[in-house]
Amino acid sequence: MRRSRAPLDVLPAPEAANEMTDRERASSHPAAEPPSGVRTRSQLQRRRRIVQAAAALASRGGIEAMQMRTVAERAGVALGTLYRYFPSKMDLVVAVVGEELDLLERSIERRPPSAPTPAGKAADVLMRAARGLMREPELADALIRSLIITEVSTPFAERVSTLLLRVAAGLPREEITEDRLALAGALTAAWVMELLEMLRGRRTYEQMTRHIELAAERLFAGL
Amino acid sequence: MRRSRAPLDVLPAPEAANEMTDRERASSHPAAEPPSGVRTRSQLQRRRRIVQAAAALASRGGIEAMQMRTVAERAGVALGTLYRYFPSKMDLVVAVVGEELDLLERSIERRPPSAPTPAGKAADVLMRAARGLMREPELADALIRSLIITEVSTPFAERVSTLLLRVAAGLPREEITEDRLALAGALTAAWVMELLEMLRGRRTYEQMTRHIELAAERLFAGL
DNA sequence: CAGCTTTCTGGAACGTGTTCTACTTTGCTG
DNA sequence: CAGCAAAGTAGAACACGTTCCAGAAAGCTG
Repeated sequence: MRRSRAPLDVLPAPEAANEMTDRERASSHPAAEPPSGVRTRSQLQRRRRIVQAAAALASRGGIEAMQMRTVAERAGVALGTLYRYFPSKMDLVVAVVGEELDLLERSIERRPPSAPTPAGKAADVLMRAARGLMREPELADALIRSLIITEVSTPFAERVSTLLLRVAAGLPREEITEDRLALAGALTAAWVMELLEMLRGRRTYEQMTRHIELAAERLFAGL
Repeated sequence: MRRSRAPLDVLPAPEAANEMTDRERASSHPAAEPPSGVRTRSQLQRRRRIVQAAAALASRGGIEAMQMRTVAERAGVALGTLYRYFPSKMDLVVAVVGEELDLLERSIERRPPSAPTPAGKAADVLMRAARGLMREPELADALIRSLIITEVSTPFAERVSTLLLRVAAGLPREEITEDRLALAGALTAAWVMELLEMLRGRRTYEQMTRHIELAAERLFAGL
């Protein structure tokens, strides 16, 4: 019986750069809930230290190495505090993934895909992300599986799909229709599965590339 | 450190249709494949009781209700025995899913999809499966997530993909190429994700149907 | 049937995620 | 500054998957 409550924030939102700012009187509400923005600088730092420690641990030994006690210790906080920031291990994983995604988005911005067609661009983006993830296979595996499993709200797939539509198909946000999102979602889903297969050693990089290109060609044709 | 060893069988093989009816003396077929095949009648029954108990428990309360101790108790075996049959909870889940898949395959055989195009047929099959799974949402959710996560060998996606190619595209096994499998795999992946979204209440049945049809049309065009 | 091996059993024990408790520290706010 | 609630701390405790163990039961095999 562990529901995912978020006393501080926890959301994987790309609002990482959220410097502590204002704050309202504590009284205001009897324990409102999730939102409640970050409070002090030290809390921001604590949060950062935690996520950092978690990522570091996970990048060796995967998720099993990322034990809550160890993370707490390494981040220099008490176990209870860790749980105040991240009500479950999954929430922590989600936060780590969020940062990875930020990284990817920035990387894409810096160097947009060069392929001529939308399909080509999409495959390009996805395979670049795959390469990035494969640099830390343990972490990647753990993260992806965790994400799929979690009940914690994770706009992961949607974030990737939207990214694809924007950067590969060159669609401005307004032109992202449900149908298009569905197609991009299918491609994202295929990508995730292929990635998992590769991580499990059941796909070579070449196979995965081919499969993604094949699917992208069909799903992104005419976009 | 828990490796998945299978002392008896454990494979999600489609050999489920074993009615407890007649059971030839253990000898009959030397039960080839996995390590030591199933042995005696009582072992078969034990295995069946376990899977049954597991499925029953999981269909209420999902996977969390399917606790190893409870399963063991309910199946009338000792915990140690349960672990002899299924070296990990995941193996048990895989077995349960295997049975569900058998059910689906039989259902498809009984009443093949009627749509005219391969794409239509594929969507038909997938949505039928979805409806079936949605009858036990807790179970479905738990099973799917577990399957994706598991390291236990799970030809789940491949099984579904192959089924699609055979029944929707009418391809005999020999004509199932890697490229075709990749396309079917993409559709399967999209289906799985949509299913998860629906189970989480983030999709309506209608949305999912549309998305799957959309993806199927493109991925199965010209098959 | 005796002797051996394999399987089962009940139950203890271990590891790790999660929760709880009692206490201290921090950061206000009147 | 005194008071107070929120946030943090150390550490025990709990839950459940998993492992181990010693002994009983079941199956062979000679």
